[in-house]
Amino acid sequence: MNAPDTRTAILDLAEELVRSRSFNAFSYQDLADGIGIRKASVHYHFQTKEDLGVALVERLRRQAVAWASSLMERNVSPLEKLDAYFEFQAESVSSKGMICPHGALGAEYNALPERVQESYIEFLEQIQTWLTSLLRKGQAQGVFVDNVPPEDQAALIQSAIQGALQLSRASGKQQRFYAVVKGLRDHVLRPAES
Amino acid sequence: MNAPDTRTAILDLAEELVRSRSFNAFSYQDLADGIGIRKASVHYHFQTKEDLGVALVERLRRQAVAWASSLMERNVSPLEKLDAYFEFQAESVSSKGMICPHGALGAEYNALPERVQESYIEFLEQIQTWLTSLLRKGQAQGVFVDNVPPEDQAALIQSAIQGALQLSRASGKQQRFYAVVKGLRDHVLRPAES
DNA sequence: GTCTATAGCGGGATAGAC
DNA sequence: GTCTATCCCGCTATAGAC
Repeated sequence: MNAPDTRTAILDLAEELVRSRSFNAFSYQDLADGIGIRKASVHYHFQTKEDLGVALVERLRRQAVAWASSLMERNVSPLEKLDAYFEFQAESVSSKGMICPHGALGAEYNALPERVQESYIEFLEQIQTWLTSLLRKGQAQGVFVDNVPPEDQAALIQSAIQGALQLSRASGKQQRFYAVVKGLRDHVLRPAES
Repeated sequence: MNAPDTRTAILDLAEELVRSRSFNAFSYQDLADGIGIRKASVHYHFQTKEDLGVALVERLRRQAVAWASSLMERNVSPLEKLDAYFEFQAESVSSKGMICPHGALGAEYNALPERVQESYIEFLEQIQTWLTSLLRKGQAQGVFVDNVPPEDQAALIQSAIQGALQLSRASGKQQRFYAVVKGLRDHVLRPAES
């Protein structure tokens, strides 16, 4: 896991710092110290912080696509896929006070360099699109409630997950995150007919 | 509305900047420029940025309590009170790219000065407590679904509102916020018996 | 690809005059 | 209560040796 090459090590640490402290609250010095090199060497790999931000968000986007694609290939129900998404996000809860990347960047959106903003929007839309298609499938198969547009369900899920990670980190109450997941599950799950 | 005194003007502008750019992405220079005074004068009112942060969050907390109290005194249904809360948050959506204060501060929680973190937690808990008691009343009156602890409903609502403001700002799609509110409403509202 | 050294700026903060 | 002036620090970024 640890640093096949310096460039990757920088991106890994940058991701950790963004998710724990935010983009504007870490420095090249932090990266250099954490990796054991000098500031100037970090600039060799990413000339400006904007470049670094773009590279990071692009990587996040590609990883998300890859994760989602491999999940979609598995022959499991939409509900199991949704649960896999929840579990993926839940990993943040227990790790070093990190929140999800889109939550971290979303809150300081106006203070991000321009090109980072642009990459970020694409990243967001990709998650949104994937979630929507998953929910649509679930509706079509009759396991999810279908009196609501899947886009709207997706927006609720993404918003709540993002907010819940932030809330449970600050409050120190991890169960709040799980309570939210449970609520979201109930919300999309078609109630058993009686 | 505009500046009864300098101290208030500073707090007003600081709140706007926190909600649009985040706490660590504005400076005393920004405050001074926006108000038309000098940096040193800002330091006269709030010696350190930590002091300013604490004062701001304390004010937000008091305002939230006052707002909630006056709402609770009105003789309207729990649903109307919940809707009033949604409408209050919705004001952010249309104003200058601002998100709610707890969302802005929550995402950079680990990068906040210590005493600001502490004030922030109290602020959060107060909102949470108020929302919970409102939801409990709604359950007791039979207008909200009651197969879920009101604490959990409150966590979902607060998380989703906070996340939805961030999401709709970055995506530029205000309707995503309203879609989330609609979803939350459906989620707590007891379905009409058939 | 990593280093030392440094430029240049903006940040938070203080001293002391008015 | 606001000002000018200044300090010191950490930040992003670059030049140039190894």
